[in-house]
Formats: sequence, C-alpha cells, structure tokens
Amino acid sequence: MNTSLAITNRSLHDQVVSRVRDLIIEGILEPGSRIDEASLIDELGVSRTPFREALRTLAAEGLVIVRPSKGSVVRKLTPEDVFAMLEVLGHLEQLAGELACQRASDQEIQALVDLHNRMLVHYRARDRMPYYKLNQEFHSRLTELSKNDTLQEMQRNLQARLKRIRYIGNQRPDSWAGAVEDHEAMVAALKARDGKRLGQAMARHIANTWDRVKDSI
Amino acid sequence: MNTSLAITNRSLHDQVVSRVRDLIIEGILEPGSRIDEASLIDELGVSRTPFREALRTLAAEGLVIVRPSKGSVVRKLTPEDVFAMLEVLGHLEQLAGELACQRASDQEIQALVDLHNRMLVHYRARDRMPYYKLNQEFHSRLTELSKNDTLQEMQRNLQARLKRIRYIGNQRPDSWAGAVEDHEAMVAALKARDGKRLGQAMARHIANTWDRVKDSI
DNA sequence: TTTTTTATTCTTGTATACAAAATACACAAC
DNA sequence: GTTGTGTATTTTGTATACAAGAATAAAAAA
Repeated sequence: MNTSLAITNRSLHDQVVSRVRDLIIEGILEPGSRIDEASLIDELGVSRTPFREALRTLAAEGLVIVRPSKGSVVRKLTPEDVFAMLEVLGHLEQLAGELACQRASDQEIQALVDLHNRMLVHYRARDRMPYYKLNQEFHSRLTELSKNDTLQEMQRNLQARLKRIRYIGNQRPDSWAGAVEDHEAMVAALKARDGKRLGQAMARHIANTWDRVKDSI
Repeated sequence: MNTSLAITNRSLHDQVVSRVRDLIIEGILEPGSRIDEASLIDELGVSRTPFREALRTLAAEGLVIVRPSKGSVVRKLTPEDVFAMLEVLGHLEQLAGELACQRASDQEIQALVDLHNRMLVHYRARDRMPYYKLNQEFHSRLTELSKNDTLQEMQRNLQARLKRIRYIGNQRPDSWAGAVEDHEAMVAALKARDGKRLGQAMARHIANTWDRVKDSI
C-alpha cells in the first residue's frame, strides 16, 4: 500500500484548489492582485481547463473574484467585509457552542480540553505559530462537536476567508493574552456543559477578534 | 438603450449556472440522479468547458456533488441535512432580524410591511404560488435589512439549497395558517424595532418550517 | 447457472487550438 | 502635452480532440 495514497487519491481539481487557496492565504498571491493564468498553470504544471475550474470553486468560496473577460483577482477584504464576516462567524460559533454542550460526548470534550492545554504551553513559551495553528483547530473541532454539517461547512468557509487577516492581526503582542482568557472561559463553560454561557463566550471571543484585527486591514 | 441589457450582459457562466440551478430547484433534474453532460450541453447549447465550470460553481454552492471520474449527481438531501440547514438558517435569520431592527430605515421597514400585506391577500385567496414567491422575497428582503453582505450570501445559499424541499412542504394545506401567524408576529416586532423579539420570532418560524417539511423528505 | 475474465463502448478528465475580447502601444491630430 | 484612433499584442473564453478511466456487455471458465 502506498503511503501517499491520501494525496494521490485526491482529484487534480481538489489539489489545484487547495494549492491556490494556500497561495492566497499565505499572501503569496496578494489581495487585489490579478491572477495570471499563464504563470500559475506553469507553476502548478496543469493546463488551463482544470485551473479555471479551480478558480470557479475558489470564486464560490469567496476567495477570488472572476471579472468576465477581465481576468480573476484575489479578493481584497474591506474592513466592512471583515466586520460582516466576524458578525456572522460569531453568531455561528455561538450556535456551535450551544449545540456542542448538548451533543458532544465526555471524551470529545476532554479531547478539546487537552488541545486547549497544549495551546497554553505554546502561549507560555510565546510560540506564536504553533499556537495559531492549534487555535484554528480548536475552533474547527469545537464546531465539529455541534454535529451539524452545514454549520461546519459555513464555519470552515468563513475561517478560510479570514485566515489571512487573522494571521496578520495575531502579530500584535498585546492582544494575545485577551484571546487566551477568552479560551479559558470557553473551556470552563464547555466542561460545565453550560451552552448559553459557552455560546456567549464564543460570540464575545469573535467580537474581540474584531478589535484585534481591525487596525491591520 | 437595450432593455435586455441586464440579461445579455451576464456572462455565459452565470447563465449556465442559473439555468441548471433552476432545473434542480424545479425538480426536472431529480435529487440523486446523475447529471448527463452530453444531453444537458445539447439542451443548453453550450460546450463542455463552460458547462463543467458551472458544475464546479454549483458544487461549491452545495447543489451538486462531483464524484471524481464518476460524474456529477444532483445532491439529495437527507432529513438530517435538512434539519442541519434549518438549524443554521434559523440562527442566521435570527441575527438578521436583530440587525434589521438596528439598521433598517423606516422606509425599508414600511416596504416590508407592504410586502407582508400583499402576502396576506394571496393567503386569503389561497393563491399558493404567488404567496410562495413573495415569501421567499420576504425572507431575502428582511435579511438585506441587516446590511450584512455575508449574512445575505449565506442566507441566499441556504435558501437555494432548501427551495425544493420547502416547495414540497408547502403543498400541505394545514400548515399554512401557522406560517402566516409567524409572519404576523415578525412584522409586529419589526414595526416596534424590537430586535430580540423579532429574532426569536424568526428563529421560531424556521423551527416551525421543520415541522412543516419533515414528512415530505 | 453462476462467476470470472476480457473486449467494447461510453463517460469523464485534460490539453490544446481557435475565436473573441481587452489591453497596450504607436502615431497622428489638436 | 493631451486626446484620439487604429493596429499589434496579450489575455480570456469556448470548442474540440485526444487520453484515461469506468461501466457494460460478451465470452470463457467454473
């Protein structure tokens, strides 16, 4: 059995989508810049057909804008866009929190508490990158505990759109402590299976995110 | 000036997307059935390239499933899918209602009240189809009043995914009155700009939708 | 008869060629 | 120097050809 099966098994379409998505999130393709088909298909080693299909997928995801006959550009988020997305994401994660308290098993909750503890280790060591990665996972995993596929899908989508912004916002040192406090409150509420309290904590956490990132857009 | 400018101006891609979307919503392409590229491109009079790009858009919207090397199928919603979508939609419209109370102008609210009154006329006449259309519009317009583009986008997406189901659910006569009562409550709360109450009314209305449609999935 | 294998046909995936549109450029007129 | 116009170049959009894979049918073996 081939160990790289999971990768080779993915369709070319999915591979192109996620590679271009990464280029956008990492900022290699800058927000607002035109997407040059010729150079990118050259870089990726695929032909235009699958590449353009991938662009359609990314456009539907909201990462790319296709301007008919004028080429595609990396979507550039205005502060209003980001505020709107956080407003929705906050509400979705609030729902996720409430549902998680009803539907998650003790094991699942414990796994998330463990994840939180690992985050604390990175926080104390001021290891920003691993903390950031675990943070993304924390929110995804908590949303999974809602057992609502649609909710997961929408949360994933918004998280992807905001990933770039969040990463930039995380550069500022002073805000980190506040985020960790928020997480503490969330974990406590989850342990107590207090859905309302967890929901509110999550909504507040996302609202605080706005304060953390708003000046870096 | 050409009056059909708005239509001819749309890209072929958008046209194909919305035509196939309509075929799905109207049930001409049945849930679960394979999408035969050959016959559809023949019907639509386009070649495979733009058609397949349209499929990628529809897949990202959640109306179509692309199975690599095995063709695409119209997504068939399980009862669990529908429940999950309504759970999210209910929460999103709750947020929309709250924001509308804060952000909508008196004019905008009045326009929605007028729309509601037109719905009542159709209800009294038992004109199901025009009522149904205005009902879609009512929810869309109310969401617009939230002034949150992301919220509108997600609401639109969920509404499109559920359109088929809702239409079927609306066939049952007894549930109609309940839906109208819900709308009465929503309009009253909106007039009073009571965000919490409107939000709750909207969430309850969507929850009731589940009861209305659950036996027809 | 049932199962397995192999050949054929049909469908999907990708590359490429051509058409159409937009952009860039050069040059002229003002 | 600016504006306008026509041409060349580049880029995008669509059709089609070919390759690769899956489904089907036919033939051979159990």
